[in-house]
Amino acid sequence: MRRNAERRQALIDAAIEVLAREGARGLTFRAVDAEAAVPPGTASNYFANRDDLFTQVGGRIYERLLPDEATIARHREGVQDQARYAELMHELVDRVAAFNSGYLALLELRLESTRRPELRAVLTKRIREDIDANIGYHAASGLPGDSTSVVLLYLALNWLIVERLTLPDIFTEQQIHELVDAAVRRSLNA
Amino acid sequence: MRRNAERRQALIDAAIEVLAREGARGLTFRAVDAEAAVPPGTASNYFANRDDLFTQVGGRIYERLLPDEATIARHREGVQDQARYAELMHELVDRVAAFNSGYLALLELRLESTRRPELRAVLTKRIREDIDANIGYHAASGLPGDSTSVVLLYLALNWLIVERLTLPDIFTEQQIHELVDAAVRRSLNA
DNA sequence: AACGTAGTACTACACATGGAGTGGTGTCAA
DNA sequence: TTGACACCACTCCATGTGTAGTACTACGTT
Repeated sequence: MRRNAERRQALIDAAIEVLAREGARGLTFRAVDAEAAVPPGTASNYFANRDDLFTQVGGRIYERLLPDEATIARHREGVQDQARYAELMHELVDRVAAFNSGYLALLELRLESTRRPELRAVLTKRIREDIDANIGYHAASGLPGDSTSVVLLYLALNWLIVERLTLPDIFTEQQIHELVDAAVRRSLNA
Repeated sequence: MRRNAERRQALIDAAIEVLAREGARGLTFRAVDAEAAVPPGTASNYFANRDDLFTQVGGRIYERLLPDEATIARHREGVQDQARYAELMHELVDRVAAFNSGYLALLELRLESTRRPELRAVLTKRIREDIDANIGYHAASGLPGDSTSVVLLYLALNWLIVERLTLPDIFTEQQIHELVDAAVRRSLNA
């Protein structure tokens, strides 16, 4: 098992792209090698087996989907009103759109996790942390609404993103924008 | 190309199970043959190629996810109040749970549709019809709320189902029940 | 400065698997 | 008798795993 951390990360990032493009079953060592442009056999040296590969990708993907430190810091400044919250949600949706393959890969991982208990455990942990963080953020901001509001918003936005990524002709960009606004407004004004 | 309609349907239903269990890439003629317990090579005779198979599954899956005539008729009777609407949504969520593999297969199809334009067209058509039907149903019922309410509810419930199917430890059954109630209540009281 | 060593990159191969497509034979019913 | 379909067998091909072995590079030692 090789230890070169940069290379491992490059392989995992390549795996994310493969996942999004080829699906879970297409995530093979060879495909990862090809995507990362390293010689065939390299991935074999970095992951014990495919299960290990899935688990490591599951551990990393959330890091790449969450906003970076600077963005978080920026959002902690200024007034915390509903407009600001909506802005944050729009940014979330846009960020996902900009890292399209990351979100698709996460969906593939979710589906794959019905077959791989280890992967399911990793994803469950990450996602629960994310939801709790969102609830905490909302509570600290002093905005109206309760934790149910936050969860409902989480649900609606996630599917909105799925809809946009998988069947982009269902809603127009304009409709998506309005739906985000509506979701924030109605969730918080419960 | 064979024409036996019953056999074709049996093959498509088998394909749905394969999709849910093995993923999109695992949907092969041979796997369908095995699942339907017919001799190898049969699926080859019923579908021109894999693309055709995907498209036909996409056309059929929605028929199996929607409520049957009797259920629809039953729901058209009696008072159309918010409690009744919530009941309908609970039934939707339960129906999906009872046909687990169907919903998972639909998710696989959505992901696969990012690679198959024909499939995307079929799914887009079906889903748009479904959303429009939901909006129409709501409007006819005379319940409070507008079309945005219906769409937001659609979004939230869909992801709730995804969450339950893929990572069942995120929310308890109790929480899911409450979230359905909350989603209906808050959507309609906009 | 020469040497040795360890870790890693890279290459090659043996082995196995799985699936597509097709041609052909058997069977049944109109 | 004929046509459609179920069933079977076989060829060809593509892909992937796991591993053994070679080449390179950096670094520490004397």
